[in-house]
Amino acid sequence: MRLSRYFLPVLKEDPAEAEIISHRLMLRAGMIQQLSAGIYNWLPLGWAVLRKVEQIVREEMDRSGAIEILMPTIQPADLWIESGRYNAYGPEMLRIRDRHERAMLYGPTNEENVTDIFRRHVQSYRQLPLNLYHIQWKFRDEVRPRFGVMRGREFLMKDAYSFDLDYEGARRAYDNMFVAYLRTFRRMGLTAIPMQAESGPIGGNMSHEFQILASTGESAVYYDAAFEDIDLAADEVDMERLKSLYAAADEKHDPDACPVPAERLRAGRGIEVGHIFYFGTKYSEPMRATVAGPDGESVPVEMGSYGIGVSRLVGALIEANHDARGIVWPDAVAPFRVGIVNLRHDEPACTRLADDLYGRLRRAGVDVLLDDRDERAGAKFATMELIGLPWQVTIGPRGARAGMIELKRRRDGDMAELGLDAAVERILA
RNA sequence: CGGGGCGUAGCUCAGCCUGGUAGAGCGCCAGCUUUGGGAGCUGGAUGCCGCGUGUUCAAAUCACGCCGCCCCGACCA
Repeated sequence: MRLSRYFLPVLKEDPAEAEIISHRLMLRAGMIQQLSAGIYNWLPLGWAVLRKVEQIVREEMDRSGAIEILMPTIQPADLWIESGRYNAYGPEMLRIRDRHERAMLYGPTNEENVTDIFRRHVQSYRQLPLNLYHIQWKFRDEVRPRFGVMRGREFLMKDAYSFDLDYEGARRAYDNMFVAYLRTFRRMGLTAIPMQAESGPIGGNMSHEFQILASTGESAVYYDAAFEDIDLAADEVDMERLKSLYAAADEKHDPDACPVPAERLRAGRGIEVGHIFYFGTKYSEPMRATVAGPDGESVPVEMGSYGIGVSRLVGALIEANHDARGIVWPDAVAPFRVGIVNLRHDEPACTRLADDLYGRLRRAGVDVLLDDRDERAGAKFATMELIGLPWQVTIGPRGARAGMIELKRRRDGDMAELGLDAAVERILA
């Protein structure tokens, strides 16, 4: 992409409305724009990141054996009356009426909807286990939306739903998601700490929330250092060990009673980005989602649900990856892998070199942003630092005559003066 | 939902107390100069001063009502 033809409305000053760092940086980097309280437009740069995050979530869900579907944002109230949640959910649910005065709602979650899909198509235990997920916009009418996309009213969520014949099966499904979540966050360069949690309005009696570590996180967490080097590559992850590792929120952590030896105890701050629940037959019973077991008897299915706040993750990623000059994207989610700054677009030697590198990287399948604007060096550097692409290439008259460019890593500022071949090679490595 | 605050140019904000022709910086447009860390000079465009009602000869400014947004607390992917 050529920046002169892109849509990247960066702001020089912090907007007054933004308090936390990720919100300020997302607004300044032209990623999002607020439309209403807790409701945002995703501009090209933000949308690019959101899609990368979404894709990683999707790939890890697929890898876990879950199957993607897409349920609508708008649901009929009937299903919620059937499950008993229509009245239970409260004012967080946006209730609407269609032209025929039928009660509808903008889905805050999809247990009812997916249970309805299940019961209409699955009758036998032989079709189990089953895990259906989708990635769809949700709406929860929060009393106080804040912190940009971290706590919006409209947000993109991945929600998966598992169906099993019995508790043992449900337990395996739960553990399977547990590992998938750790893999998902690690792929984004984040350390996630799973913590036992209250199950809240979703219901059920087994629940973990996943907090990713960031110095600006909203809650203090204490955890066993072993979380930082769990082997997630193995096909069979040791669940017993994993679930026995210590992790506790501030209010539950008792330094005197803590089972972790001091040298292995870590303290950090966390942001909740995922939550998994086992809730058994809470929905399958009232909604009569049953299957025939091996003995021919009809039993309600055992269910669980598993959420990841995809849009929240974009904010959380920035909270965990920024410095004084701007965002520092992890490679896996960066909107572009490389940013090329052509300092002198009116200097043929510079422009030739910039265009050459741009073309070669694109042909190699690399997302690259070329700053070909008629701006001064300072403005271009400031923009590049702000949007935080992993690799920055600077092309100026000093090196261009000798065919040399400067390649800099955003994360640590490591800089090298290289020829084109060497630069391409290093970026592709 | 309790408490606090803010709505004035695209952005950041001054002006309001004490009513009298709507301002600054940045940004934007044109020209000239400049060109390795958010340039300089000259000229220019840009506003239902959140909305409504009232008071007044006169309202961005005072009063009342409404709407929107932000922050702190209690709750959540």
